[in-house]
Amino acid sequence: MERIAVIDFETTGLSPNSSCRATEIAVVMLENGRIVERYQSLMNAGVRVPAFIEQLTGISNAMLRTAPSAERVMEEVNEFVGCTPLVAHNASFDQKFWDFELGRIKRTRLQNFACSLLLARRLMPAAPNHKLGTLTTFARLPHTGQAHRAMADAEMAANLMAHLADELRSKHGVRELSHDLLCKLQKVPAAKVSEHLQRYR
DNA sequence: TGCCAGGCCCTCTTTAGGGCCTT
Repeated sequence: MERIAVIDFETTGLSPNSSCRATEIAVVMLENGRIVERYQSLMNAGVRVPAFIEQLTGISNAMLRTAPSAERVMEEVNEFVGCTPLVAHNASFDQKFWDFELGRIKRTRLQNFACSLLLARRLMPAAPNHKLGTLTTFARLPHTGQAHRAMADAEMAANLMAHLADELRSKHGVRELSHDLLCKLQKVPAAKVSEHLQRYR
């Protein structure tokens, strides 16, 4: 599969607006199942981190006071990602924040997002649930650090993505794996996944 | 004042409701 960028945001809430913004971003570049490059930064968007979120992520208001501005970080990470296809766990969440934070620096996303949550629901139906941590344990993938920090979660999602790619090759006989295939597969009804994948054998 | 995410996915469904998943 071509190089893909696996992304994870920490934020102050669930949906971006004037008081709900990103606090940290991490991106890892995955090539042939291996992480080959990393970008990670806290980002100061000038909003207050609620106590609940400080507790959840460990990212405090004090930490963000000395962090680079959200604008500067987004310029850097947008340069780092370029037009590399994107992946995230529950991508609809990260896509909202990626598009919102990019929009604030007058940039537009050029590539699609694939979603490891939607793919795992189709390819790992026996998992107890499809939370990132549960899937990591279920598939016996390495622990990557403190959950709910951007780099640990991005690495977990990248390891999961590599595992899903292995499953597609070994269990479904897919020969040519591409980001485009993943984007199509994540929309196929679960019951029709095997039938859909026959065209890629 | 009152609002307070939203797309996916299952089912006791489709003229709907509610759990899952992300912070």
